[in-house]
Amino acid sequence: MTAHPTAPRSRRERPAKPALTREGIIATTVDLMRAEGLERVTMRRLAKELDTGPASLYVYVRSMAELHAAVLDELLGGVDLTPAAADGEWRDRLGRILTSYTSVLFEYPGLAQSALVARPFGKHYLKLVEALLALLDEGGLEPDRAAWLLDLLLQFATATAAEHAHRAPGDAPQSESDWQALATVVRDVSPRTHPHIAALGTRLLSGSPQDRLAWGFDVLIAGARHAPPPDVLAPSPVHTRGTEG
Amino acid sequence: MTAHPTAPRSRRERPAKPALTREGIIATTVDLMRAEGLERVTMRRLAKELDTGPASLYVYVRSMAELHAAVLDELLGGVDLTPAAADGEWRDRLGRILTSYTSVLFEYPGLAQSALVARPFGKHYLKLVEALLALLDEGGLEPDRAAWLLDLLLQFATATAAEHAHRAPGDAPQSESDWQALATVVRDVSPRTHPHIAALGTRLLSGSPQDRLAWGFDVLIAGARHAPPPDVLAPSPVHTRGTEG
DNA sequence: ACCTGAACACCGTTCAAGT
DNA sequence: ACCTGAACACCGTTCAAGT
Repeated sequence: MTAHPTAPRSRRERPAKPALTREGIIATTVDLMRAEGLERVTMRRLAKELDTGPASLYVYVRSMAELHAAVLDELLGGVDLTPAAADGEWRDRLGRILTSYTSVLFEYPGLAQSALVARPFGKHYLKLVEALLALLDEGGLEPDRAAWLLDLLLQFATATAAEHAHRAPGDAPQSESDWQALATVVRDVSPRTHPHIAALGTRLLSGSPQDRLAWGFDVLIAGARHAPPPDVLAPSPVHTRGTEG
Repeated sequence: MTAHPTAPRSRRERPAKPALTREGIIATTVDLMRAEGLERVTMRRLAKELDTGPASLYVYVRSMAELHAAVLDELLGGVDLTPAAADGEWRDRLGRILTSYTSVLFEYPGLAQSALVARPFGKHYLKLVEALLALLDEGGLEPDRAAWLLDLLLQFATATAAEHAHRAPGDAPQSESDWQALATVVRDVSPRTHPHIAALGTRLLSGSPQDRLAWGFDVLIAGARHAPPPDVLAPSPVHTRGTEG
């Protein structure tokens, strides 16, 4: 692909190609993703864009999953954290940050899906967590509740964004008909076998994603205060994590 | 899986191969998944197992995603719904059903990941929803709150299960080291730049998945009662759904 | 020592062609 | 009419070999 004998050396005025470095790979992924969607950014496609073979990428990133995590953290730089230090009620400012986080993820639901499996924990993620914890602290929430609530809030926002991953290349043609199908099922359910579903009917499906999201944050924040405290908090809880015992 | 009693010319004593029908395809997917994991069940692999070509499957299933949804609903038949009609406190019985749902999904986190994007809404899913709504009704929760809480509970359980999708063929080798890396990051964070993270330290990571899950259910149920009501509930809310307006 | 061509071992889905 | 072989258009990752 390089160096045709007859070609002049400045072959094309393409947008400046980043050097083959970790940063360049991440930047190119972001560009390609914005232009064509996450699902078009494959290792091979990325390599082509960088005028090399796919193997070369593995010098700088461990895997596709690791690249996704790095890209997500990059995007998280776009989350508006200014409400953390602004005036006003803490609850309101918390909501504004969480909404900003969610709207960033909404642009790339596939990335949200990755984030669910492999939490990023990069630079920007850490700043986001710090801002959220500061607000929960300001709200007077017990530290242990805040620690667990943090995960609940971020997981809820991330999962909500991930739900919108339909990998559609251009539009979302099945999303609408999916929802129509759901509405039909809910409407046509027998009141004899499913009385509670029938009674609620399409109220089960009511509300915009935004309303659902806002209510979810309300529920989590109110619930963290009113639910019994996290009851299994050993003094050194690091090693109590799950399946090994 | 039933033995064909006639068996005219038994060509090979293989485990009984289901006929090429929708049910047979789903059953074979479940078998293959249990034996080798979801990630090994590809359309090609499935076709091979059924002694045909991959194209033939598309006569019975629309796509891989649709097949996943069908298989998940099949698995949801294994959720224990008996607590719905049992004695005892509604809250406790609700928790038991939700835990059963989650543990079914925990066995196949990849399926949970699919479920997040494409809700199944098959026969068994509908029965699960009915059981949960019955208990929320028994608990005296307002219908509108119950409708929205239902989604929150199922989404939380599903997302929690999906988090454990690491597609590991045999073991989970990176999961443990991932967590170690996380612990290191949290421990090594600067108290100057990230005071709240530093103050909480590994308490951020405390608790087993089970404890987190149980607390999450507590938070959602308590929160649904204490949060302000869903405020955007038009009388006929079906058409108020989001992006079109 | 650092990088990469080529290969390995696959994918989901479609459609023209067979029976 | 119903089914499917073969093709289309790709994948992520590894490693022996080049520079």
